[in-house]
Amino acid sequence: MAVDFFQRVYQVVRMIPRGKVATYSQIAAIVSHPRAARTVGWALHALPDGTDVPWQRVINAQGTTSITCELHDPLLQREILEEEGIVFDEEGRVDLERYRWAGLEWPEIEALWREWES
DNA sequence: CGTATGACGAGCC
DNA sequence: AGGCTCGCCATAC
Repeated sequence: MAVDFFQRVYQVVRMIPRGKVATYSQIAAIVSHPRAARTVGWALHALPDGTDVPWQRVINAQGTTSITCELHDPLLQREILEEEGIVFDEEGRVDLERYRWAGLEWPEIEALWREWES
């Protein structure tokens, strides 16, 4: 691949604006790996603390957070998103109809990336 | 190179 | 609703 899969994921996630969210499968589709949602989750899991990638804006298709590993605080994601203005309902879900990032196609993102590099 | 491992998702009770 | 399986696929080992 011209660009590492994880780097593609990070690049796309960095484009999600404050106040919006995307799903793992949505990110996977944008980087042209429509069935690699799990791997997207792993890519975010692998991020270091203090990263500039807004990992908290990626949630699952149910509209809930799904951090299970013991290394990370399972409540942190929701707290950050609420600070960004995302509202969770009484069942801990966000309204994807309302908050889902419209997204872009990978060619557009790759083009933008080339601009940034030059 | 074979197996295992998930911050997933869809489907089926 | 809640709890299962299965398929998925880039990495880890």
